[in-house]
Amino acid sequence: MTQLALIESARDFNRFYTNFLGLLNKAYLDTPFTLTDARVLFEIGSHDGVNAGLLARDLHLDPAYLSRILKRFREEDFIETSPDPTDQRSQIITVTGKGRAQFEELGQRSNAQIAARFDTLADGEAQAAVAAMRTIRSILDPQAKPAAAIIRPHRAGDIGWIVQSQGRFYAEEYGWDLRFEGLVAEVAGKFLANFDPEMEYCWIAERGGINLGSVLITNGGDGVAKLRLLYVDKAARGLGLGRQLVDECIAFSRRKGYRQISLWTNDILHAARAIYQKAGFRLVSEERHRMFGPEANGQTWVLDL
Amino acid sequence: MTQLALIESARDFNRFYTNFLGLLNKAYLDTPFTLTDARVLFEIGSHDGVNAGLLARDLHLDPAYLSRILKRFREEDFIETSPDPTDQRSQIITVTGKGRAQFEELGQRSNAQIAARFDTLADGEAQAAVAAMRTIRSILDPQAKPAAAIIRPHRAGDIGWIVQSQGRFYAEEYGWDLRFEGLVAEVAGKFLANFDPEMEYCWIAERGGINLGSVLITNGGDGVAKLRLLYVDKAARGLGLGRQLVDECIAFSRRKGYRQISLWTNDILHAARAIYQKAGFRLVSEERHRMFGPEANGQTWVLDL
DNA sequence: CGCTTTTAATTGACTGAGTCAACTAATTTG
DNA sequence: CAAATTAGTTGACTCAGTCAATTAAAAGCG
Repeated sequence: MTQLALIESARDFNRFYTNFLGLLNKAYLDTPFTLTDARVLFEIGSHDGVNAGLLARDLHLDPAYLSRILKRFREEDFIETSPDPTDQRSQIITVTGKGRAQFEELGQRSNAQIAARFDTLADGEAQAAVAAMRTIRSILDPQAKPAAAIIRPHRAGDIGWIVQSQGRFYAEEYGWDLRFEGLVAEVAGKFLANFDPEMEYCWIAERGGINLGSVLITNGGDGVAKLRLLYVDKAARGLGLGRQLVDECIAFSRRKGYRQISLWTNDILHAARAIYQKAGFRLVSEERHRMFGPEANGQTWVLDL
Repeated sequence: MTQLALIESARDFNRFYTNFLGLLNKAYLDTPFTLTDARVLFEIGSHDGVNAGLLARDLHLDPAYLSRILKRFREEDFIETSPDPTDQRSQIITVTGKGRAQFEELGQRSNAQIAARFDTLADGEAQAAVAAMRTIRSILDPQAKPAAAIIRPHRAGDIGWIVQSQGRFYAEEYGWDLRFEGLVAEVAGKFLANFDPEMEYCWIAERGGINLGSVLITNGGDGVAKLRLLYVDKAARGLGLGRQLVDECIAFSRRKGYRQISLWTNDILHAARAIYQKAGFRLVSEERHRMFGPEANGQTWVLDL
């Protein structure tokens, strides 16, 4: 559950933007089009050759309603429809010259409306607003998420991110208290303070500048590599990132001549456990503890390299 | 005239967000309210005592239409109206208990809707989206009263946030290496691990669910409180948050019977230095160091309570 | 293959959200 | 103090949007 203050902020913005869009959409007032008409015409104009079903789904319109709009457009000679040769039920929609003219006219109007608003802004403000819009879109639009997750070494801020995300996650999910976050911070802090680039490493999984996961290898001495702080954000589960991170650890440890990897985890973390098992780790010891409030089952796993 | 590409991007976002809001507003589907009803009820609920004219202007509604909505609300016993004593034409609108219950119910629904969407996002993504929303709003909404920043005690994730934001900031701004972030993590980790709620405290400055600043007081022994990790995010400088955080520290330390506050900082941090000076701290020692890469001037300041 | 089920698009039959103009009553203007 | 303006209400209407039923093609299935 996301924190309430964030949600309230988002709602607040939505109210504001509902209003704002309402104003912008007055642009259609002195045209023969409603907002919905305009949306449909725009969608057809920019994706020539769509069919009605797709249109209805994309714009979340009632098929019956859409059908009537299209009928009107056909009568007005804005569009033409022809049955899809591969599916005779489906109609392929194309814009006529007249329709395209209308489409462009609407675009002009819409642009003018926004330009008028933007022209009242200081230099750079419009840029900043549009950049922010892109940010929102890339996050909220499921179709606009082509950015692939990458795995890279840590840099400034990443260790803090690890502390923050783990601290928050275990508190929310398992009710662990802040001592856990404290432990993570100490472990992570020591890692940085005594960082030995020859024998230690930190991997961060990231997508579009947003961190999604992490893991690190520290030198436990005696030829033992310690795998620590494996974490994958809830938004990125099921992409195989956890597995990839662990694989990086194993490959690195082999390369560096460690003879064993050891790790400490808790039995409630089923997904992590599955990854370790699959990678060949074996459970060597287990003990109940209440280090962070609720009772938990600490486990030590090792992998001989 | 703003450049076309910017405008097109904004339009693109508007189309996307029109769609997005359309989906969110399905939340009202199984209530007796339309979106407009909900907007009106919300506006009344959060600005008790408005009049119809103001409402119509703020929400850009037809006065006739609004009048009918209000009539219905009056009949349903959600609101009461009484003539404004200073202008007998005008009606002052107040919510009844029943109305307030509805208002809160709608709020819940709306929150749940957004929470559901946010729960599919990475932690940082939701934050980034809301931050971007705030950016847009502050630019496009002329009367955007930026949500007030609050100062609150720390909770899960906050200590990690401190590490992250300081680590990133000092690296970007002053080129300090990761040992600095390591030090912060260790300090912060120890604070949590050995937290003494009687004599220690952490303050977080937050606005709309987004952290903006922090400071903590740890027990240095011998009646000395240590002020550590004062930080205010770039986005919130100049609001007096730094001063407020330090004031909290001083008041807390007095209350708890400390005889002195001591802190360690670096001379390049001019804004912080000004705050300390103004609060009555005095510089007691200074030494050059290269703890984090570039040469820097460490300073110790104390305040006798 | 034939039978049922699903899917694309359309049509019939409504309804109620939102608009526009006219009106009352209080207030402001000149 | 008459004329103009403003706050709010009511009458009359329309058309955007909904829901259920229908047709026809395609897909699923034993």
